[in-house]
Amino acid sequence: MIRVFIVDDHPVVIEGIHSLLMNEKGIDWAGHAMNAQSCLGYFVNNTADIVLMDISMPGMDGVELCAVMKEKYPGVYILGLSTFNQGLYIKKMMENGASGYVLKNSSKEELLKAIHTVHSGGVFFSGEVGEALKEYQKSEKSQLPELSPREKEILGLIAEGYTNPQIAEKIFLSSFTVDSHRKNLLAKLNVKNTASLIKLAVERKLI
Amino acid sequence: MIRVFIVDDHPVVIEGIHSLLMNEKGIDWAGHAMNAQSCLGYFVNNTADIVLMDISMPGMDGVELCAVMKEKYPGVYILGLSTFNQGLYIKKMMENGASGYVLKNSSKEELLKAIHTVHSGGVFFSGEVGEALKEYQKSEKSQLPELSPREKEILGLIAEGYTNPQIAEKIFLSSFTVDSHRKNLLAKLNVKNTASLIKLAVERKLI
DNA sequence: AACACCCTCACCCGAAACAGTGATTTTACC
DNA sequence: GGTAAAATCACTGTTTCGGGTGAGGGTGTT
Repeated sequence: MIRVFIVDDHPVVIEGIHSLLMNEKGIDWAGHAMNAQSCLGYFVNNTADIVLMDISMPGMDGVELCAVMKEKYPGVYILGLSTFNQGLYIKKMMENGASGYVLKNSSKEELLKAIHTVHSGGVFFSGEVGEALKEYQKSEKSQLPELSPREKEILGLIAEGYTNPQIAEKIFLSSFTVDSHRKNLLAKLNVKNTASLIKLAVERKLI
Repeated sequence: MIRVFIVDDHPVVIEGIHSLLMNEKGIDWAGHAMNAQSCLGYFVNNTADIVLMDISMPGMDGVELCAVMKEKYPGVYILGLSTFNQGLYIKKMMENGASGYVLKNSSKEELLKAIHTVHSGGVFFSGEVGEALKEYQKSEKSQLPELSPREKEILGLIAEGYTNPQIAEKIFLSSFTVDSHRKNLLAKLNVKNTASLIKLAVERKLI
């Protein structure tokens, strides 16, 4: 039996999912909470295998609650739950330890698939959510200006900790030239110094 | 019908998976390749919905092939395939656009689940692989020395592009002090300069 | 009391980064 | 063949970084 707990501030959603799952074999309805506090309260004396967690709630939101839950009860799998298709929040929840994400308008079949996948240690995204994630990552990248091959190469070397003279020696250039490329990188990516340059580059996977 | 193609340099594996899938309804056996080159050759004139891809192959390995395939045929979903449970490679394949990862000793059911999940745009990990990924990320973090609260704070400000004097003004310290913390960060994390410091910090999610 | 850390501040000095400006050559494309 | 972008090199400054070293106060632990 997989014990499922749900946290959502919308009674309609709780009822809807409850009625979807109540007669399902292998699924045990552990209970529900309507905010982060009562969810944490429940887990003091009880437990569950999977928590379906709304992303937007009054007070502490899903992203934070997810982090707290995973910190206290790492064995509990968390499935994000949302009406919207927000790549940014999905990403944040995944970084905070969620095991996947389903839309509230998912079919019964999809919901069950998500629960079983996550329960067996897997990761699940609703199809459309997967798309949203990709879209999000794409738009993130496409806002950046194109870097020339040489610039990318030098950016990589800077990130590895080489100085201008070292890079110059490594790829047979004048250190003046390397410095020019470096300045162009700062200008193109609109950052002030090496620190923010590398931060941007790693986050956007330019290197 | 989901057209499945497999790339693996072990004939036994190809045969094994073929016999598992050959009589499965909804699955169409597109063919196989035993190295990266012939896989790319196949896709010049043919296509498939899902490619099961071995990670370790002579010549170009799965990680590289995955990147090339996703570049040329972004619509083709790629499922990593391995006998081992190597978090590092799993991570790399995911970064290169794979949609999931299954172990070669997976049951027929798990394999089918993986194929269907991925085909509908989802992400799938074999249970044990999911664990390996978590283990890997955990061990990655635990190897790092602990940073003091002050050091973390200053690390964050450096990453945002502030200089020592700016940080000093911002948090009411002497710029000498900020510089001390900065030097301690370099020493503790064993990096040579700001560039590699920030790269490490972002990659390991210290900020 | 001794010890280990953290946080704070200070100075010297050489190396590196950053700003500004300008120039020539190579390459690719129309 | 013109033109745009990339790549190359050069010089002059100022600022920041990074290595080394040392010191004093606070806190918590053994």
